[in-house]
Amino acid sequence: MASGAHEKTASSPLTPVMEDYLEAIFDLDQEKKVVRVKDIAKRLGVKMPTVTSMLKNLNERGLVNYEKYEYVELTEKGLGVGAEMRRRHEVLLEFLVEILKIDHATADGEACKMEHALSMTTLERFVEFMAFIHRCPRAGEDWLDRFDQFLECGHQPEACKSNMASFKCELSDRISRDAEKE
Amino acid sequence: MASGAHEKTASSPLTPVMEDYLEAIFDLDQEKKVVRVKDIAKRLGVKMPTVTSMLKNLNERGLVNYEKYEYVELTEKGLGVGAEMRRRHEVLLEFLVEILKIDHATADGEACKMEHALSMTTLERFVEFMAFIHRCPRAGEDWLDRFDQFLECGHQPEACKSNMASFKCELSDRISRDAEKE
DNA sequence: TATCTTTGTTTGGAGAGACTAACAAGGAGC
DNA sequence: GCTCCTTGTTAGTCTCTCCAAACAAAGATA
Repeated sequence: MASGAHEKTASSPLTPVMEDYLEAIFDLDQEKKVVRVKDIAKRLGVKMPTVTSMLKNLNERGLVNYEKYEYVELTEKGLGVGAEMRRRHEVLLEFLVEILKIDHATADGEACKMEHALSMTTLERFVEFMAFIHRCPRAGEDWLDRFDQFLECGHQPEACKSNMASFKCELSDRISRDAEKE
Repeated sequence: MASGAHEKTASSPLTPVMEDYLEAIFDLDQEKKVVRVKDIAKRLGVKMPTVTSMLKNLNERGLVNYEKYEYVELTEKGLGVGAEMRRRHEVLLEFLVEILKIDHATADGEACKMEHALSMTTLERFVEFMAFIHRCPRAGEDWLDRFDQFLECGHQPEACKSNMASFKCELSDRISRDAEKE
């Protein structure tokens, strides 16, 4: 133990990628009780050498305790970040699945990207929004059913599609390719 | 005109950064009628040499027409992407400002990151969601007022804050630093 | 103990996106 | 025409995240 004397590169803010690693480690720690390089690599869709070098980096920043060939542990600091990323992920996933009715797999991937884009305030606002929808008398569970119905019948999503034609060729490649990784 | 014979690197999907450049050029084109390297740089919070090299890249991909020292023009393809990014930006901004009541400046920055994270389906779902909120009899404008009230009085956001303590030191740096750029 | 397989590390390198410093064009003003 | 300032480009570098190839340790199995 003793998250001790290193903290060399405590400077410069964390990148989104670092946050992803910490979230992955946090998850694996709960699921498996020993965290292996191989498992981190698999979860993030990355090769093992990439993980090794990131672990060195996170170690220098005092976010994980990492010694060659040994199991990875989050420090207190790293655990704070990992847990927060997890929380963000869950909030956003819930919103995408329950409110917007996105399928779970897609929503999971998109939550993973959104979680780096939002400020604390906005994230909290999402939380409050979900609470409101579930708890407010006139906007409670039956409100969700109503939105369901709306999705199924009440509109024509044909407009705007000419605009999208050229865009789709360019963009949907990337989005689906990114999705495969997760 | 004639979006012609180049299209060298039409391969490999667009990166989020490229999408940002195309959106910026799209905007400037509407605002100013001549698009200058300097203005793109300013809008994206980047230096001019960075813009020059990206323009070469986008030119090879057939997304802009670009000749040294001359004004930048979007090709048809580039215009499609630019317009779509603009649309995404507006949809998300509207959601963040009108529903989640985020202040405009923050929302603008966050929309800019979110717009790369979402699939076409999810984006469309956001559009439908906004339409529902505005049009459905029982979830119309007064529903928004109700959420407003909810935000002001009905809950205690004190929980979860211990978790955030260590996280904030690490993370809020990056988020506010990123925000300064925009 | 010797060997084989799995796991992890090192090394070297690639590509995206950014920067600084130095140089080049284009337009004012005289 | 000749300076000067703004704008744009080139060249060289840096950091981040990733990879493949080669090597090294740990663990299983005979």
